[in-house]
Amino acid sequence: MPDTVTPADKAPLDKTFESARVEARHYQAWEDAGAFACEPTSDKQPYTIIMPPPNVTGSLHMGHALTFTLQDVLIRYHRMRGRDTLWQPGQDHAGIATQMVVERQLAEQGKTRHDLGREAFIEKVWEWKAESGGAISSQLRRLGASADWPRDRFTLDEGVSKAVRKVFVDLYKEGLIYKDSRLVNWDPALETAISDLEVEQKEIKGNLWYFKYPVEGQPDRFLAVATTRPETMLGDTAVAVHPDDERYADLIGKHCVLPIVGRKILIVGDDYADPETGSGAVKITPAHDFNDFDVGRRHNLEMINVLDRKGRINEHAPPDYQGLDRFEARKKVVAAIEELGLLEKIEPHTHMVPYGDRGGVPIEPYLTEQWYVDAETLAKPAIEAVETGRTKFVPENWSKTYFEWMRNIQPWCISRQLWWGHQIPAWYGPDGEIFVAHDEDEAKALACAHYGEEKPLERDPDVLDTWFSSGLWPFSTLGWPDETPELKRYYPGDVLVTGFDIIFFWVARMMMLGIHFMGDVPFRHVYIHALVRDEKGQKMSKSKGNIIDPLELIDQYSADSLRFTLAVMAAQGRDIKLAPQRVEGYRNFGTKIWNAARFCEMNRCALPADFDPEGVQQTVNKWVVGETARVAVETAAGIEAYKFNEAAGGLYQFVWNTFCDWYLEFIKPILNGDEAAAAAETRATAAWVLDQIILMLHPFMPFITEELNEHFAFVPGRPLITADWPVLEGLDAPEAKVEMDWVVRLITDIRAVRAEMNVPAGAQIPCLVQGANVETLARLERHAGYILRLARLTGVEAAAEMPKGAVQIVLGEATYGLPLADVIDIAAERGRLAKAIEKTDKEIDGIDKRLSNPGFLAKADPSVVEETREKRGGLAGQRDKLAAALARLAEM
RNA sequence: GGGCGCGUAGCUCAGCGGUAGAGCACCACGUUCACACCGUGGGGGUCCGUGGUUCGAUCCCACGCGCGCCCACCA
Repeated sequence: MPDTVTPADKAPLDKTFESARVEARHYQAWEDAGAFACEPTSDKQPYTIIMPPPNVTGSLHMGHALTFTLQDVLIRYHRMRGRDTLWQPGQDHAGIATQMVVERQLAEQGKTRHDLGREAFIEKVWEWKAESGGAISSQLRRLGASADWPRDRFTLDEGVSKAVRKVFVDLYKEGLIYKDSRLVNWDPALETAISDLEVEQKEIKGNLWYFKYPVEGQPDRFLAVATTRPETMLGDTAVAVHPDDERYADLIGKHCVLPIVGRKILIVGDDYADPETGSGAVKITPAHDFNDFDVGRRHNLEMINVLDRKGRINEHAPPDYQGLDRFEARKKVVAAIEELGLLEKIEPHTHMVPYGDRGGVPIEPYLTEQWYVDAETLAKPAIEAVETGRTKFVPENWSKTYFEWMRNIQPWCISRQLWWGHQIPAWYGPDGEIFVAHDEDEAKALACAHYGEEKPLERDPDVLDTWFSSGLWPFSTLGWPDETPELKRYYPGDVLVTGFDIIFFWVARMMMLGIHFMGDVPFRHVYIHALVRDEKGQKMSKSKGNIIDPLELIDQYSADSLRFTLAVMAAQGRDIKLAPQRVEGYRNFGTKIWNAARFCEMNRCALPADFDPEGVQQTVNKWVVGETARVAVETAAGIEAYKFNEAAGGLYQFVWNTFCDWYLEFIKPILNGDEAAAAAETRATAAWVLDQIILMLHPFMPFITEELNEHFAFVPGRPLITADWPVLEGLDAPEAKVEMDWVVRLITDIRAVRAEMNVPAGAQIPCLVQGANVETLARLERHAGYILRLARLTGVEAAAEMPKGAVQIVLGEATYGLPLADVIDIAAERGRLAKAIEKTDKEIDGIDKRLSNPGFLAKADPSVVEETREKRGGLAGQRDKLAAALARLAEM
């Protein structure tokens, strides 16, 4: 076998791996080479991941680091498997979040967006985006994300916007988008409607105020009602009691006089009133409470809106209250009621208060006209797609969450009273007639046809919920509605990788819209990953100050370390508690690989072009080749099953234990020995294994592996990123494995005894073997090189009788003795052997119990019974030898 | 009120029908010609509790206890 050597003109590997120095260079080289680009015209099978578009305001946090690491692992792996990979990147305009950022800047100058006007404001936001937006894409590059950057999309791009308009128009025409006047969740801070999902329930310690409403025409008779929001009483238009509640039966149909306001309000009988709760009577404010709204509809009650857009009391309330903030009004109402002697009591009351997740203030149910999507209709096929397995959740359990929500889905409010976003493509005629169209010209034409003449039109000022455009992402990014080759090729995607927190927001919407417009699901798998928490298991948040910045970890420990840490901790169904110390640990793993590589280099390990791993002769080489093949299969299986922890963990163990701790140690004597052929084969094998490690680790640790690939060039001119993933078949070497496992065991046992007997680590001692069979003697002979070196022995010699004063080890049929007469502590040795016997006895007892159980013999699998018998035989033999060893000791 | 998940070595977690594993931490030893970001060895566990299914349970089932999370309109 030719003995290739690292070219002499090449400087050897640095003593340590300096990640910072190479990361940017390799990334640049990949990008320059177009290595991340999809190949729409190739004949490869496509593999697609649509990247969940981070907010344009975002900067890389740990959750991003996790999700994008896992996606990159999948992409890099499949790229190496010869797939035409598309990782479609993009960013989300994030309506509310982005608008808030710019509004905050304006506020610093004492201005509001209204001072600028819509057009100027939007221009300002675009300016902001150009300057500060999109920081995340350079941060993703630092993480090593191999996305197809030239295909980068923004949700407000013209192409995507065109898709948004078309979807709106089509759904409108189909009757699946409509305008409706009903209660919405209104955010008084942002002055916009928000969807149910954007409401966060917070537990608040408040009060329950009990008011007495005088019954009309019956002095001294009152109806007691309770409320957590006293100010809403200004909009009360009824009091409800249960129709079967005898206490109030005579009052149904009569009226109360609403205190402060003086309005006559109806007393209605309605099931909604629970006789068991409070007084059994409940005030009804149809315009400011979801339940009351329904009651109001049932009884045709007047709906009086008493709030304005900012949450202040409006002109429908008595003059004293007008213009007051809702919380000011609350105090004033309570004071007034008390003054009127109508305040029955105040109870402290802890309850859930809805907050806007962006605005951060309590939302108000508010009566407005908004645009809605008929989600119930769209949900049906989306539910079915998961039921029939066309889209599968991983872990499967999340489909329950999905079903739960989809089966109870509410109309989706898609209009927002914001400026930043896709303006709704609806125009209004002078009489309020609605013209939904792709553009203004079309709207004008429609209006003209409708009115028979040209009329001035006004466009709907509202914009669409950000998730509306996100919901189209799997096909809008591929060119839809145009029939592009990319659309045809890369839809549906293979997998969506995301967190559980946006199953409703996003996954559900993509499913609904994807199926509706593309006729097929948007992705085959939905892999739901964990949440990254801090080391104490707390959610990371700015307010807790426990945020770990992934970029800092990259600076400190390298991108590879962070990636590997996240991957190895990404077990399904469990959150990741991340301690920076863990990243340090996996940085050490990188260093370990580096040093192993240096060892190979120093020993002139190189990969001959014609190297055939199947043809190796040395047992140790057969063994390591077989182990490499095994880990290659396991790693691939792990990645394909989204068990990243198993894939990465298996590699970790293989590299550190099998390759570094054992294989490299085994081969040292061979490399320095005088058998040239064996040495040459071993050098080649070591290089080959190192090369497989570089390949297999690449999806997880792209930078260090690229550096090593470039340095060694085991396969000259091979770009690692598109190299073939190791598919290693027919390399199993069961016999070599049995043999090497035995060697490992013998060395480990001898080392343990040495340590226990306090034999100086450096001391070389002889070893005697007694009772060994021919095979064992042959093995000892064959592997003497490793055994002597790693167990620090001067030699192993067969002996008919074990001499007195030897520390004895039982392994298989043989007993090994280390003659340590002068250092041996008889008592300690006796204790050690006795303990070993005790342990064996205990195990034998357990097995006997099983074997003497008729049920076990009758019902257990015969192979299990057979195994158990064999195990007992082995243990019994071991026990006898240990007993013999103890007996010999007694003679001393 | 519904739903989901978790409780295994000091810590973080694998395992998920044949009486327990890893990493980190800890202790001892070690300047062996890749690596102290290292090597070798070691200690450490009623696998939350109680029942049940089974020849056999950490693993399956039921209940309980404790801890998370999600959804939900109780005045």
